[in-house]
Amino acid sequence: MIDYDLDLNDEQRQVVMETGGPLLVIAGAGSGKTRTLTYRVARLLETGCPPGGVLLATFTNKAARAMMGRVAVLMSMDVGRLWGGTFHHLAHRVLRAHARRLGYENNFVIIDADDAKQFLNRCIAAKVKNSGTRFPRGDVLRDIISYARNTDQRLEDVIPERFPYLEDFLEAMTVVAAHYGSEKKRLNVMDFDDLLLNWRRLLADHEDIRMSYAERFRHVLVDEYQDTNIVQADITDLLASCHRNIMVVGDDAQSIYAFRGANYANIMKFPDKYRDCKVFKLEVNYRSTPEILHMANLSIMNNERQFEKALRAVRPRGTPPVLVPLRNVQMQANFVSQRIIELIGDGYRPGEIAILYRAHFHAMELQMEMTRRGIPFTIRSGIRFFEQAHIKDVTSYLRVIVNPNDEMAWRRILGLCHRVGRQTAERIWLWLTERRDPLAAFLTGGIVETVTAAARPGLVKLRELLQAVRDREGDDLGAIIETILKKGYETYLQVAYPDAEQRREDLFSLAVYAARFSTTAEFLQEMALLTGSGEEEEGEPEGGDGRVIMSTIHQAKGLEWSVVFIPWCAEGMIPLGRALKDPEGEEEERRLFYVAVTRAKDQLYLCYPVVDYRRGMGYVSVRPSRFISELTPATVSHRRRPYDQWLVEEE
DNA sequence: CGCGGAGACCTTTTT
DNA sequence: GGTCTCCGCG
Repeated sequence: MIDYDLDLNDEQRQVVMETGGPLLVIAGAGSGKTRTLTYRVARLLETGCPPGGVLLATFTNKAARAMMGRVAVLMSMDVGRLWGGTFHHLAHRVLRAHARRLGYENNFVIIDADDAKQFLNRCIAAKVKNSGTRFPRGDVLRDIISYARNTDQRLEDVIPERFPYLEDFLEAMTVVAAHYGSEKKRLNVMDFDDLLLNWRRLLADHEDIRMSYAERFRHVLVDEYQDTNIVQADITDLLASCHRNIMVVGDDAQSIYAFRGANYANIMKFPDKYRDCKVFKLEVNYRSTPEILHMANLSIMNNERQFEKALRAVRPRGTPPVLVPLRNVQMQANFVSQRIIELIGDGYRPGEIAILYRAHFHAMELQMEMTRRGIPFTIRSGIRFFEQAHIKDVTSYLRVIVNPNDEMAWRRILGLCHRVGRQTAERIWLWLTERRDPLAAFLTGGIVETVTAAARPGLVKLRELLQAVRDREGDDLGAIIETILKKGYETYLQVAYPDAEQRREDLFSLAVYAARFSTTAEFLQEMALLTGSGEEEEGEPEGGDGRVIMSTIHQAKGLEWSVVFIPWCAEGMIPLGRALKDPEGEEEERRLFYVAVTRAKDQLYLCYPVVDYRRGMGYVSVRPSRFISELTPATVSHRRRPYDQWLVEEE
């Protein structure tokens, strides 16, 4: 039996002990939100709810896994039948079983953001004659279409309101978007948005399916509810429509995903939608020192729209946050690196320290300086493990074997052949689409012999590679990946990349990772949904000192560190100038600042350079962020002597 | 038709 | 730093 009295405070225990009905839990930063949710799931199981009757939707897979792992430990049981994961994973699981009801084949292909971008670029080329330089490219268009769909709007509604500078292109964009939609359908492809929209459509339009899920899930729990969009809220409502045991947990002050359609109103209006819902607040903060928490509270008070809530600290007094103006960007990088070396000297492990920034490019100088000084760090920026070119290349070989109609994969591997470019790839692809079995046709159909002499050797090698992979079908996935390397991809790596060795090692890691899947199809499906760096999936080894984490604020959600540095606390950066164009932008940026600040347990450093060099403008002076200047002076201790001067003296 | 080099331009946040 | 385009060479 679990001793709830011992392990939970009064507020948390109330939430855990509630038997059912709609529940809204407003949980502040560091208030033991995960702990409460975990205990509640354990409690539900303890009081007779079968594991298969619980659905737990969280924001990241990592969070879901962590939570289910904890439940397993608490209950000493296998929670394999408990449904937990991101909305996208859960959607995929449901759609795999019912895709035919929506007119898709069950083996539909999921395309990620990068594939979607290229797909859209081709749609633009097909539908717009002279797109011109101002016509949005595939990646921009993808974001806009995605935003519209995630907010249940049409482009005609979204463009004038949010992207008025694109109004000239509205008509053409609508045509492209429609073409994109029909092409996806034709090729049996879904993007990330389709997963959610189709899941909702499945539940809304097919009563038998809706009832089978709604009856099964006696309890529906949603974490990070402030970041859900309309589609996700509808899905949870539909899933809970039978038992009405829906519990949502979130912190309105930490809503930072409006840009991709997250709907602030979901959490604010939850009590209106469920009139009988009980509202709980978790207001004790166990994470931060009173000084850090006080600053966070003062900052977020500047936002108009929020639930009344005041976080109380329980930790003893510590040191106030420090504001550090530096002479320039380089000095900022020097300061952060220098201070980290000192902290490590004081006994902090690198893994207890994080650098959090607004945008990836804010970390450039820092990254170089940290490397130069030999500080171990992990950067969770930019291209992630599973999105790197070499990883996608290798999976593309597997994709055409599993699904010979996978256009994205064919184009990719054709383009990898020496002396094969756009034109040749296009010609071969057109030829392939006319065959009943494109793979067999490619292997035996003689298309290779029709291309120019220069391109032929490359394509012959590709044919041999695919033949070899197909012959090994059913073998251990790791072995198959090695075959791909040996049959020519290794050579390509050597020629194409200076860091070929590193990439080769990545692929061996991928082979190890792949070995846990029983079928290639299963592996590929997981690859399509995964983001994040591969290494982290396994977690840091406990004994190690770890590495300093460099991360965007968005990716730091839900995490905590002893010491947090926030570089670029300057106007134009936090808040980001671009984001302020949106009327809601300032409040969202302030929430972002709030999230960053509340990640810190013991020490917080807010840095900004006084001067910056901008292209075309030369040296400009930089003002500290409004999120700092709007605080009362007593909150943040100003160093009397700026650190950059002090560093100069040291040298 | 492919490819490499040069140069311009732009950089928000992500499941 | 990354991505895209343009251009001249093979």
